[in-house]
Amino acid sequence: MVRLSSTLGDVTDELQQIASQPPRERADAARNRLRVLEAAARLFAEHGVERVTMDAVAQAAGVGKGTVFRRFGDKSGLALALLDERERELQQAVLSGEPPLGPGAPAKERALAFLDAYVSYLADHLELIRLSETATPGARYRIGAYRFWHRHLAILCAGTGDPDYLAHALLGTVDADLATVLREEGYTWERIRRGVRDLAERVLG
Amino acid sequence: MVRLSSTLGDVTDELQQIASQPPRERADAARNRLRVLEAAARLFAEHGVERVTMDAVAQAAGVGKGTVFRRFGDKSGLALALLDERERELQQAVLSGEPPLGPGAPAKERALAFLDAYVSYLADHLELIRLSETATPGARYRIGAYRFWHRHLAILCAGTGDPDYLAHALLGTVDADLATVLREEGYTWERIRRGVRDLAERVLG
DNA sequence: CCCCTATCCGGACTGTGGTCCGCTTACTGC
DNA sequence: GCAGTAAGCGGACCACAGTCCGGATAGGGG
Repeated sequence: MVRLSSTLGDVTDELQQIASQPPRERADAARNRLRVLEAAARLFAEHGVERVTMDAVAQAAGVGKGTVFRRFGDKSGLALALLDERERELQQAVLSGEPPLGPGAPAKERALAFLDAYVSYLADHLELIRLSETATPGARYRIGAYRFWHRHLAILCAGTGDPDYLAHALLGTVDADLATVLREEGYTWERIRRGVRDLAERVLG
Repeated sequence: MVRLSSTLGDVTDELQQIASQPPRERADAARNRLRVLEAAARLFAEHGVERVTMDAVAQAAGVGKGTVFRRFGDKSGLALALLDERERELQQAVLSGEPPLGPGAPAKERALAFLDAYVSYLADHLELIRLSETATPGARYRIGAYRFWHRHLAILCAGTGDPDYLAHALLGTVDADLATVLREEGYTWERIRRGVRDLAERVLG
């Protein structure tokens, strides 16, 4: 829809847009959001991510189930919200941290450093990451964070075959579901870390 | 439980064991199994795998829901049963077919041929394979077929870093969920095929 | 031909993720 | 303060995967 020269309307719209960028969260909403996150974190830590139902989270938070779903969309959204902070840290480190993770190092070094950092992230939050990626088929690839990592790697792979595909394939090595199985089979995190690095080195070699 | 020298009993047991190796399937059971497979194949083709419920399959087959689940375990089991034939074909080709897929060719060639054949398999049955792999978290890695492919690749990777890990990582490039997303993003099967091959060549190089 | 039982059937039932909508309440402008 | 209203609430409700068990039956033994 294109509107022409309705000056007053345009100005009002613009001001509204600038003034209320995030349309402001109501106090009760903010309180409930925190309650839910807190309850979810506690229950997940206590009983393991898989064995906690959304009803249980809602009840523990003292809110209705509808509130949890309205706020977080679905179970993977809740996991994502809990991961948000750590995820931002990693993204920040990649965007403007020290080399080799941040800008400044050669592309291959940066890619290896990123994958290494990601393995650590995975090791620290495996259950939550897995939940966020496997709640629904294809969830992993729709998450904003995945797109971010993918773009980052694709840029670092520039000049190597099909960078877009390669970035997907490299991210495949740090799939939470695969990592879970490897751990169950007795792999140490160090073995996984070496495997990822070794493969990435060959691919980017 | 150990039984000593109750000769009659032992002989009877042995005979029973030998005579009825597969304890024989009752006629009604066989009929219903075929009905269910037929109905599932039709509905899946007609409406797409995702949009067909197990109730619908049961109803279309004219049997109760319990029958479907008793026979196939769960939804991914049903998908697996439908894939069974094609899967066996590929396994047979790998075990005793012509080189480079079958025995006789150099390990690297065989691995590349296998991945190439698998991409074709994926292209032909993407929806079903995806269903069999994503019905439940970790499903992919528990399927007998995955173990088979994994062992095959691991053996072919012998002498290259961590063969067991590498085999998992290579299979990650032909993950049905990833392939689905790539297709949605506009990748042709040829592009995926080239990407898989290129990566595998670098890794096994 | 009939009986006996291991096998199988089927649909009512459960648990869980996710939706919906009438009611409530926090904020806004007066 | 107060009224109007949009944002938010919450629990009843739905869909679907998967379970269970009382009843039916195929098929072998007599």
